[in-house]
Order: sequence, then C-alpha cells, then structure tokens
Amino acid sequence: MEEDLREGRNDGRIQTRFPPEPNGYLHIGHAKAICMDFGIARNYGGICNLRFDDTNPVKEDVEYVDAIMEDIRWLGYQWANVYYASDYFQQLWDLAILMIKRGLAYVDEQSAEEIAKQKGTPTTPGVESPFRDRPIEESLALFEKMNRGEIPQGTMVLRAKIDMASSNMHFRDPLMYRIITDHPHHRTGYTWKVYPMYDFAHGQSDYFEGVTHSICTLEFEVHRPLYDWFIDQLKQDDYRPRQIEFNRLNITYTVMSKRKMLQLVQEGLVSGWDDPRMPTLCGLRRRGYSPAAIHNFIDKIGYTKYEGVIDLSLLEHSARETLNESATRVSAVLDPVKLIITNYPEQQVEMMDMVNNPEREDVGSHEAPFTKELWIEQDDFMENAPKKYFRMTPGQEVRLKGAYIVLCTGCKKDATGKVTEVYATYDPDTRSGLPGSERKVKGTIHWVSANHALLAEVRLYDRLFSVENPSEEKEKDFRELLNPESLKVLNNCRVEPWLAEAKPLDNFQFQRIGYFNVDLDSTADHLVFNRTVSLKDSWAKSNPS
RNA sequence: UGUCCCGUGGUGUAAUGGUAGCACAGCAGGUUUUGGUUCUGUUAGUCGGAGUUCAAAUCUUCGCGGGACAACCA
Repeated sequence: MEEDLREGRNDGRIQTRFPPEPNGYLHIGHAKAICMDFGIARNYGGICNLRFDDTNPVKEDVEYVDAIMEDIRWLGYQWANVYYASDYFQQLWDLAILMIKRGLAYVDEQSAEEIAKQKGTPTTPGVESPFRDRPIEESLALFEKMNRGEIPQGTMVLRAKIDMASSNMHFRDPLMYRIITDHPHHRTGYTWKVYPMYDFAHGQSDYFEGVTHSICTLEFEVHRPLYDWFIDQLKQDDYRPRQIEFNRLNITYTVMSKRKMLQLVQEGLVSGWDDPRMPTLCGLRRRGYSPAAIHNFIDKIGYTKYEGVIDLSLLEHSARETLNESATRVSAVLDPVKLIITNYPEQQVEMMDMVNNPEREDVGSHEAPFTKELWIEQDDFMENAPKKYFRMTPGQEVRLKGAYIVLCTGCKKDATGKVTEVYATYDPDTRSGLPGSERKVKGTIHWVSANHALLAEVRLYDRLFSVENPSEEKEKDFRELLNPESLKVLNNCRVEPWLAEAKPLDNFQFQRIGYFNVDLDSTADHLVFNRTVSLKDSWAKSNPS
C-alpha cells in the first residue's frame, strides 16, 4: 500500500487523519481505523491528526467530542493536531463561490423529492434540473441569500454541475451545500446557514491539512472518483491526498452500526453507551478489556478488502491472552454452599499464601484466611458423581487451593433435597508448602472463609445477540434477536477479603471461573464485579449439565 | 439487467509467477496445587471453466457467488 514512499511522492512525507463525526461513541470498529490511521503514521515516521467531521449540526454534540478524545487516548495514541471540518467553512465557501463563477455549480430550487427522482437509478441515467443552466450571477446571489438565512431550510441547495448520466451516481450533480437554520452548530452556532455535504468537505479538508493518505472504509470506494474530482478543482501543484479503503470490522453476535447502538441505548435495552455488553470502546473498557487486549485483537484481524465477519471468540481470546499475563488470581465463590471441616479447630484462623499470578513470579502473593467454615461452589460438590468428576464427592479427596487436602465425608440436605452443608476432614500434614502437600490429588477447588468473605454482586455478561449476524436477518427486527441471557446478576457471591482494596476497573482472575473487573458502580459497601470473559472450561464443554 | 469492489480450511489472515503458511475455533494426548496456562499431535482450504507459462491462489478471459452505489447523513 505504501509504496508511495519508495516512489518519493509528497517528498516522502506521510500524514493521515482519523475523521470521526462527533455524533456517537467510538466502537471497536473505530479502533480498527484508529490503529490503521495512527499506526501508519507511527510506523512511517509521519503524523496523524484528529479531525472532527462536523458538517451536520443536527446530529452532533460536544459530548461526543470529549468522549472520542478520551477513547483515542485510552488506546494509547496522541494526535499531532485537533482539527474540525468546521474550521474550513470559510475556505469551503470560497471554493464554492469559485466553482459557481466557473460555471461548475448552481443553485437548485427543487424539492428533495424532485431531485431524488431526477437522479435516475444505477441503471438509467438521470435528467437535468431546470435550474442547471441558470445564470452564474443568479446562483451567486441566491447562494449568498441562502447563507444569510433569507431562504427557508429545505427549499434550495447548491449542486455541482457534473454529469447526470454518469454511471457513478455520485457524479449526477451531487449536492454541495444544504440550508440548516433550525440547529445551532456545536462550534459555530448560528453563524452559518448553509453547511457543506460530506463529499464537498472531506477531500478538501484532507487537502487543506496536507493529508497524504486518506484511509477510510470500503463504502466510500464509490466516492473516490468524486473525492478526486473535487481535489482537481482545488489543486495548485503536484500534491494530492490519496484515498485508500479497507474493510469494515464486523463481529459475530453484535452490531456495529451507530444507528442500532443508539436505538439500544435510547430504548433502554442496554444501560447506556458504556453498557459492558456494547461493542463501544467505553463499554469494552467497563467490561474489563484493556487497550492491550484491543490492540492484540486488531493485530490479529488484519486489513483487507474482503467483507467478512470475525468470530467473537477471537476477541475473547485476545482478552484472555492479555489478562492471563496481567490479572491477579483471587478466590471468589459465585454460587456458595458451606463446607465445614469437621476436624478443624473451631476458632482457628490460618493465613494462607496465595500466589498472585503463576505466570509471573515478580508479582508475588497475598494472604487469605482459612477457617473451619468455608464457602465453596455448589458445582464443586456432587453427592453422586460420575467417574471423571474430580471435585467434592463423599469418599473422595480434593485439594483446597493453597491450603489443605481434604476428604469429603458427606453433606446435609433440606426438605427439598437441596444440599445445605458439605462436610470434610482435613489432613494437617498437607498444608501447601509442607512436604505432605506433594501428594497427588485429582481435583483442586477454590474456597473463601465464611467468616471473612465479602458479599459481592457479580454481573455475568454473555453475547448481546443470540444469532451470529443480527444485521443479516431480514425477517426480524434486530431488537427481537437480543440474547435474553446477555446479563445475569448474582447477588450472593462471596469474595476473599483481600478484594476490599480493589479499585474500579481493576482486573482479576476469579480462579477456575473467569476474568472479572471491578465495575464503576462498585463501592466499599457494595462490591460489584463484571465478568470480562470466562475461562475456557473443557469440563463444562464435555459435560453439559 | 449499469458501474465499481471482493471470493484461500468452520472463521479471519499470509504466500517477488516457484513447498499453500499462521491465528482463532474443533478434536486427541502430555504437564499442571486453576478441568486455566503451556506443550505435542490432528481434522480441514485456493468459487468454477478455459487460456498464457516449465510452473498459476497469483496474470488473461468467460461464468458463478457476495457486497457497495439512486440521504438536503457521514
């Protein structure tokens, strides 16, 4: 792609831009574009600017400007300059005037419907507007009036005079300007009454800034000839920005359209733009994804022109891979049942050393209290267990992670047959670190001390949609395809006391369960954890309950 | 019945015209105080035809399939 450098074009200069419209939050698809735009600049010793493509005041807001900047910084990038397309309104206006004077643009007084009708179809040519050949002075005067607010919104537009029969629909006298008087622009207020369209603003903005490579997604491929045409009207020397397209990111079990995401937010189907189930960067952040995990993912997917759909499992893999190296291991029991070590002294408390991360000796360990009464997972006890069940079942030995090997002796059940307590005896010689602990035991389970454990809320997230490609379903509205089980809230979880110090967004591995982080809602009195992604579980896979 | 873009294992992505490789997912096994990690093995692919060539995933051509384009959105 970048052999331009070898050919010495633009004096070997590389300049890109990331050009979001401030009308929504950035999502993982934008992250792909950001990594491309900023990454190219970084790799080739060039610069990348942030430019807000704010040519439609109706949809835009400063709220989004700030959020976008935060997300880009979070990904670890710093733009050379911040620009706004609205900075170029005067230059664009001047160019429009020049084009009218050259007979290349005219004011059209027809309605949107009439203009649309005259466009023709991709297979039939359009017809020319009756205003197409109006005198230059007339267009000039009207365009001025349009921008003075003397013309009602929606009644006139400025169009380029190109070719109504072109096989490229975008050449059929595209709109350059429309009147917008009922919405203030988030930066220029009511100064302007006419606003340039995307096609009349984007390439020129690139040109004004000195962009060498204008990288965008595939849907703009058809716009490229028009992009070049407008540049031709402007160009003074050899320099010209070049538009290059790559494929948009699609991921299974989610949607990547701003419109759909906005709908989910507005209709309360998710809790907000930063709902951990959303593919937004703020959502992923809240879910526990790190910038490293996002980069890891983007590096794996590549840039091509093929419009495919990436498996969600690849994103999850990227998260596991990065979190495995960084997340501190802790014990948390999500669905507790009491385990009583019948031969353990009533009041005794032993502090057990828990390794923070077996992958990394340098991060050390922390302590967890061990007592007679513990919480373990319901799942980790079975009264009548199948052969390959390596956890608690009467007569079987199991290791309590970081503590002792215990022998399960039985359980107590209530009237409904539900197990309320599990009993075991411990072998004092098998405390972790002692020679007696070397003994091989099939299973190891996690636990927390009943008297010391903290109560916590845990939010289990799953795929947002129950079908692989919600956008592809023609029959049903995408909202009907939401996964009803995308969020499960557990209110009776017990976590080890060490977690009292955890701060919002800290990542942990709940051993044997998954990666979790502290939610923004979490307080000292009410701990809240989000499941980022589960651990792989080859037992559950081969033994569906 | 237009123009443009794209077709490589289930998924995504590589291969100066010269051994079709990698990752995810799957499967089997070893190691393991996480049924995690890790390691080993393994299943599976160039949309089809014709042409150029000593040699084609790659070049040409004809098909087939998918996508984009007819917003006063970007």
